[in-house]
Amino acid sequence: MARRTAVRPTGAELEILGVLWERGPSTVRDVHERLARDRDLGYTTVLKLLQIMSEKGLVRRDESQRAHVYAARTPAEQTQRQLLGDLLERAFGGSAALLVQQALSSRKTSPEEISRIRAYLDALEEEKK
Amino acid sequence: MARRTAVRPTGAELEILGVLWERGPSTVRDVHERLARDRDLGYTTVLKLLQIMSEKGLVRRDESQRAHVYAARTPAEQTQRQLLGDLLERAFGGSAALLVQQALSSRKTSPEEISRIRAYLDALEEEKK
DNA sequence: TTGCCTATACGAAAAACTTCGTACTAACTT
DNA sequence: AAGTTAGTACGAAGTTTTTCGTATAGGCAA
Repeated sequence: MARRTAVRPTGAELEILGVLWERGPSTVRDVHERLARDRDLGYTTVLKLLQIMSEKGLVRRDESQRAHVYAARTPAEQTQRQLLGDLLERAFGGSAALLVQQALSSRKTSPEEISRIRAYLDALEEEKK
Repeated sequence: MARRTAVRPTGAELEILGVLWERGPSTVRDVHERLARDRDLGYTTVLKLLQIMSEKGLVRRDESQRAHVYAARTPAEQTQRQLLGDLLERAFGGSAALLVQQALSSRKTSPEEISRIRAYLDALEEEKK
């Protein structure tokens, strides 16, 4: 029986998922090295977190090698959508337009990004027809 | 001395802010009634949270009435931008276009919303000139 | 004035999240 | 074979967040 509500990664877990999405399947060492570049963090902390994430089903673990290899179980896009959906509900009262507007105003968006977004809107409307 | 990093509302706090943004200044009872519609939650839990938020500076408290009246201290837009900025960094590697795209694909977006977004893009580009 | 209703205050338990130390083990090295 | 290195397992402390029970007190109605 599948879980009713998807497992939401916590902050630290999301950080780790970020590394896995970026690097692909990685060992604890890989992940630790990457994160330790930015902040102070013990090796076993990362290990423990990955073990927990494995239990929760956030990552898949390949134990065939001595150093286990972990991989994100769900693609970045899916998790991103989920987190956004959460935020949309919790902070934007469900209005996607409002969210998008805030997202765009919060930082200088390059012309390239703007046209990419336009293209996407076109595609969306096309689809609707 | 102002705080270096803005106070980020936690999950439950955000939920309360949502109510305050929607309803405007409210009593504990008001907030509790609204939240209890969706989930099981004690009255004193909301009270305590509001007291904490008051200490943190997330809400302003008017004690002139017997039932204190709480109001969000920062407008929705500002907090929304902050949370989005966080999410952008933490889950989207900083790409606003990607975030927007995911936001739009996560749910059916009405034609009205789409045109509102287009209008906003236009305004953005106009501004750039 | 007595009692009830509706508030706030506050401590503290409970739950969730983060962090790390220590123990143990397999695999190399010498 | 013994020592060293690089890994996992796991308990548990530390922290933050969430939740609520109990104590009090003001205001109002009988």
